[in-house]
Amino acid sequence: MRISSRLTIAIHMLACIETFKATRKVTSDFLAGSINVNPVVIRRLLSRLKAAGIIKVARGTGGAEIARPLNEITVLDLFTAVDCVEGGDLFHFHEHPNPDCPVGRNIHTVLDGKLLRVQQAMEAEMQRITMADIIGETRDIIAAQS
Amino acid sequence: MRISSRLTIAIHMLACIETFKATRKVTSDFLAGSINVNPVVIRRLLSRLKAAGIIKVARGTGGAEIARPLNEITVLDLFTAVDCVEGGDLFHFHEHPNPDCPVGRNIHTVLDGKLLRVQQAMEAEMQRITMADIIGETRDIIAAQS
DNA sequence: AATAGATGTAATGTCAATAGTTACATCAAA
DNA sequence: TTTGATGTAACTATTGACATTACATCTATT
Repeated sequence: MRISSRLTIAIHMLACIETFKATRKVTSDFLAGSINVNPVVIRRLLSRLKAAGIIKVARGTGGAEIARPLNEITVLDLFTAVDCVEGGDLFHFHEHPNPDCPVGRNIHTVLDGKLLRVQQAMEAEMQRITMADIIGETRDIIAAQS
Repeated sequence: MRISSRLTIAIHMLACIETFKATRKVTSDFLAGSINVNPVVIRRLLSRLKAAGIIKVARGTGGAEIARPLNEITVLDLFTAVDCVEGGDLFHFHEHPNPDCPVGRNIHTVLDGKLLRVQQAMEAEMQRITMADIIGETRDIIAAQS
């Protein structure tokens, strides 16, 4: 299974919030229009990002804004905030290896650490990418197009 | 979504095939018993591993054996052989960003390379783990228990 | 040959997660 | 008080993983 598109949607959301903050109020409907998904999907993600302290959402009056400096928001922060892998484990281990088999009895012990290192390698690379990088590049490309 | 347990099952299968090759014929039913999944699940994975040139399966008479030196079979080989992520892409990108929005129009360009680097970091770590490592450690643990 | 014990694979069912959608309670500024 | 938002529950559809049954096919052995 691929990692949920919640991650790329969340990145897109932050890029929009920052890009349009000076020109308009960035509502869930506006974000839904840019990303092309249902507004409720956006609101569910706004909730999670708010709970993680990444954004602030104005109840009633509406509009979202980013709560931290862009270079202090990494892709890993978003990945964990929107809960892309259940229980935080990237790999789904088969649940019931046979304890009566010498291999089945020990396979977890042998593999768990190795799989964790794989996940950590992925997360370390995610941590190197900040929203400042992404939004900076986006701004440059948009400027070159206009 | 987590990565399919097909990966850990495939690793377990190879560990069993190697561990028991001297003492018994390793059939899909025997593997299913150690892993505790349905034999058909095992046979489907045997098919894929065979297609990848990792194992040989004796039709009719039965039994599986490993086709390459253990230190030339990496976890990455198994990951790709059993097709753990659809289309080879680890991340599911939202499908239809709005081309009329400057962010939606460019989000793919900005993100694709970065997401690929994350995936490559994960795969590089997978490539460092060989079945020789895994089976060696398993053998040591089993020996210490008996 | 016939048999026994395997593999190969199609067909079907169940379950869980994702995502779409409708509906509505709630909130805050004008 | 109205308006335009957010917050969230409820329901549905779709998809992938995995279980299971069934059966065709293969090959060593008798």
